[in-house]
Amino acid sequence: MLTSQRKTLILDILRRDGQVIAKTVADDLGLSEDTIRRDLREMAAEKLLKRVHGGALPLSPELPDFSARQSLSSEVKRQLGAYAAGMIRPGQTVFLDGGTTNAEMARHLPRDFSFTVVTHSPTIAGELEHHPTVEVILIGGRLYKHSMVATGAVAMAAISLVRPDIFFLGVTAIHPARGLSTGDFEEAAIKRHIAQCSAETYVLATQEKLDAASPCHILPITAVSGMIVPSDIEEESLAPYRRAEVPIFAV
Amino acid sequence: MLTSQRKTLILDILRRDGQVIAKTVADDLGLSEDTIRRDLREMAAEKLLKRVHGGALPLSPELPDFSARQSLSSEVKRQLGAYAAGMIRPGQTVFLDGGTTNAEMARHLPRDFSFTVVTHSPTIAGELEHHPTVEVILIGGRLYKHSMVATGAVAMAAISLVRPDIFFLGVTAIHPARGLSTGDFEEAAIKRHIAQCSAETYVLATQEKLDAASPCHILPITAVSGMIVPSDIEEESLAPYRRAEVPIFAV
DNA sequence: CAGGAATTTGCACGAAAATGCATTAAATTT
DNA sequence: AAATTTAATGCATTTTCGTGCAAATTCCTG
Repeated sequence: MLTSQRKTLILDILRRDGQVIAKTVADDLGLSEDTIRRDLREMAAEKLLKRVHGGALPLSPELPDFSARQSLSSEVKRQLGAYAAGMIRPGQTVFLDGGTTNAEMARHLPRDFSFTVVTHSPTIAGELEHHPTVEVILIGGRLYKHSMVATGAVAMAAISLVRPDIFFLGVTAIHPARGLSTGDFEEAAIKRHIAQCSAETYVLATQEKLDAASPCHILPITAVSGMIVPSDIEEESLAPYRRAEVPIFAV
Repeated sequence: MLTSQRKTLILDILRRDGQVIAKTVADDLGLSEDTIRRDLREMAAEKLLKRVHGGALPLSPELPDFSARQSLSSEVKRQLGAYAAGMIRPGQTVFLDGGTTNAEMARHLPRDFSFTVVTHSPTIAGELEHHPTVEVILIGGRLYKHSMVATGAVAMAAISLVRPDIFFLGVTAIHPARGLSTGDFEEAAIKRHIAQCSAETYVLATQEKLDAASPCHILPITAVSGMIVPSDIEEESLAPYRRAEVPIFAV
């Protein structure tokens, strides 16, 4: 990646998120923080951004946009997404489910090596338009507009043709006994099928999804290779999952 | 390989990838980096590209990048899109190609009756997320990120399964003798295939696309059921198309 | 056709740029 | 106030750049 491209990317992130965290960018790009800090310093000298401790901010803080985005994707989801993105290894094929948490993950995918993303969500695919190294495989089918994912027989058949290394599953509810569930029957079937095609399945869950159940069962809790949850969840809530021997990654 | 050919190739790479790495090109062509660097230096002097450490970038940093183009989608495109959207009848199945003009069309689809949209563009699909009545069929495949459409054998096969009433074709160039063309070979093949599966094909064209030709041929001009063009184009420019007996809708 | 001029290409070498590491300083948190 | 995080500076290493130069090729001219 060329230096000037990196600086452009930093400006893009600044416009998109309303902030730049030096450490985050360095991790995403696989470069040292020194390099990013140097970039920020130079760009601050060029009056392209405002250098602050920890990163940088836009010169003229666009308050409405920033606050709007922050409410859309909470800081918690961003952290979960960034952590999950860090689990990807060069050359792997990962399946990204739809949903806001996975969209956040798509924004933090590593940019310093090549891998393949399979998704049945046009929204996720759209997030990856400017990603420099990822190859995107789009699963087609009848679009279920409520959650914006392709469904139906065509989608099932297309999914059967891939063998992802990791499936990042999005759900609406997780329960120790009742497993993973979601609101739509068709969607549940698709998710189950993706999990069956994938070597590993990880589920990202924010606090409010834990110990809840939705109408349509996807998989038992023991079917996942791991749960990625916020670190501020009390150990007590996690105990039932630990008893089920589900590896838990507290971020 | 002649020097001028090499320079043309460098410009091609620049258009295709949005960047040129001196070392990569030198390796690919089996030449020394010095030679490529010299080329880049000279082309920068001719204002054909922007020289940066490590290679070169397009002059206007965000060249015809898709999302950028989308933001400056002109009033003309909006009108073309709205008119084309008005051609849809209840119950029909229409295929929407990718591209900015069709994205504009997606924003103006009728909302007072039901119909089906088929598309291989996740961007178009995303536009339809909140549309109340449309049914969306997403065509999957390997995502060609430059223009954000699904391509490849999987996409071809999926397209074969639908029989759209109308295909709204997006192109980069239209020429009376050289027909419809676009910049990418794979894309051209996909577009051709969609047209062959569809009962009718309409092409939306702004002024600057007329009487131009791009590298990859899609279809002869006689293969379209109609052209939708801005009304302020002089009759003179349209004459060759009228002679080819292509119905013209001036909006 | 001969011979000189111009162009092209690769190589060498010093300069500049980019990057990471270590160390010290500053800021922030606890 | 101590501990942790983040910055800045200097330094070393690697990569890339530009220039001069020579060999090879092509072009031009008489």
